[in-house]
Amino acid sequence: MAGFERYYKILRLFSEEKGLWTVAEIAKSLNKPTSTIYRNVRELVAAGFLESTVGSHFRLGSAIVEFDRTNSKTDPLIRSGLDYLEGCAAASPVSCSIVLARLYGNTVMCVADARTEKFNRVTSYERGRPMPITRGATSRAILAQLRGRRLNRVLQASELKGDTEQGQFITELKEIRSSRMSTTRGEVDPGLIGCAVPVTNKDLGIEASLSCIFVDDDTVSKVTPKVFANLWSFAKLIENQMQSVVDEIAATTH
Amino acid sequence: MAGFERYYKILRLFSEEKGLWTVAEIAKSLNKPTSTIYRNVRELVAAGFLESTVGSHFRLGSAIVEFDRTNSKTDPLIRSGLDYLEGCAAASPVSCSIVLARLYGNTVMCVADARTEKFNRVTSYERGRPMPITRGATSRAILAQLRGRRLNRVLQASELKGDTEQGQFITELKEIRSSRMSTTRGEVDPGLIGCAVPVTNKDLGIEASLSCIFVDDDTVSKVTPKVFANLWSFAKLIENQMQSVVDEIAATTH
DNA sequence: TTCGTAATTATCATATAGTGATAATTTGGC
DNA sequence: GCCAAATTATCACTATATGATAATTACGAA
Repeated sequence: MAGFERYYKILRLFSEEKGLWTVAEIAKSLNKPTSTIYRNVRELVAAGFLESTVGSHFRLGSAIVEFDRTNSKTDPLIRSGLDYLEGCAAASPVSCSIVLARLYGNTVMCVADARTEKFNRVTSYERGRPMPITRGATSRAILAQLRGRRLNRVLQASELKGDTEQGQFITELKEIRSSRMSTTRGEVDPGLIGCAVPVTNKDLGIEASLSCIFVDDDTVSKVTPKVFANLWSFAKLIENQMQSVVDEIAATTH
Repeated sequence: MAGFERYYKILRLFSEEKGLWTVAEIAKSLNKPTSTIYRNVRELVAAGFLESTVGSHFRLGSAIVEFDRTNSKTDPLIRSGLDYLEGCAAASPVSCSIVLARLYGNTVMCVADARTEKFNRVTSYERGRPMPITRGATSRAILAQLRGRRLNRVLQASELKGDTEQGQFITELKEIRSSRMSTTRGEVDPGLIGCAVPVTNKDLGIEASLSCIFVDDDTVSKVTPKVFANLWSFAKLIENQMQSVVDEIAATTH
């Protein structure tokens, strides 16, 4: 184990399911002596990435909250989301959750969201939660923007095994690409519909999507066109704002 | 430079003011050769803590968002905040921002917040933003819980120089400690009042405060008692929920 | 409070892995 | 398809992480 990886592997152990670890547990899990782990944990505590707590346990530290703020203030996609998502939810023709998600490694992750006041369903696309890339409108609207070896790499890492299955999926993606819209019913959360449109900025290397998630009832066929109209208009706003960031950078560099 | 520190120093360069860095800039800032920084940056990119973007710049990466979610799901204080802060704002007798803040090194940092719908003032206590520890009701309600060398260490690092100044401040803190309430007017943000009450859990080593920040007008003297009543009742709820976490841990350990 | 166990830190010889100057390669803008 | 800048690879040299062990500290139970 070397470099940043050794710290990263420790941090990665802390999860929603198991948020508390003792040094002994970490050492056992990583096959390392406790003396080494003590040293590494101490460094992470000093930096605020870990904190010690009751019963000689450790948990994630508040430095993460601080970095999350800096990231939210400086990431063009998140900034756009914070500026527009409330408005997008307010303008939505249906009570819903609005999700701004992006490609994150071989997963898709929501980085900003908003919901109408009345919408109280639990949804899988929570901010910061990596989701499988082949399921749901949110993910497909992102995947549809990828091509060539980039797409292949992601698909290889996915749950889609076999060329036939992947071939059929790629055909679906092409349709999404040309229509700029993706819809799935109950594929991620039962009883919920997802509608998503792509959000891109080539210069920034951002492949993202803007989604509207709402309850699947008999008004769906009537409301869906309005949902997409709303998503398209806000996707455009978000893309424009991201482009203005690119222009700023270009101005600073010269 | 050694251990986690070398990565930490790189990450720390990324701020709200300067969120984009080239390898050359980092190398210059840290007095290191570019070849070394390239290697370190590559590791951070591989882990998702940094991302490359336009113009050979780098910015903070989305792994931070993922860790922030895990932290929010597992930190007892933040969890309590997410569960109760909306309700606290809704029950507030005045349009306001509700802030749950904690001690973070030698600073105070908001880790969760909520605001009433109409309250649209910009406030300094944003989630994830470290604030100086000697100013504002939010900070003082936390400081008032500290004693002995713990308090001294924090005060030494503060802007309060000189024993007289510190002595006077400590007297103030004692009053806050006994009354369990702290109020400041315009000390952090002009035209705004802050009311704060302590939130503690000894077992978890958490020193925090719950604050209500609202506009300073001529209704203040009438509304303040109700503000504190509201804060105290929710502080109690939050403390109870944190204690239940301690009990859970104790149950698991035995 | 004292005791005793577990948790944490310190020590140090050894081996490993980071360093940095340089060269090779890739990338991206005219 | 060219050139300059960005990025990666190479490698001898050290600095530093490692891990077994010992020393210290913290903490819960009598």
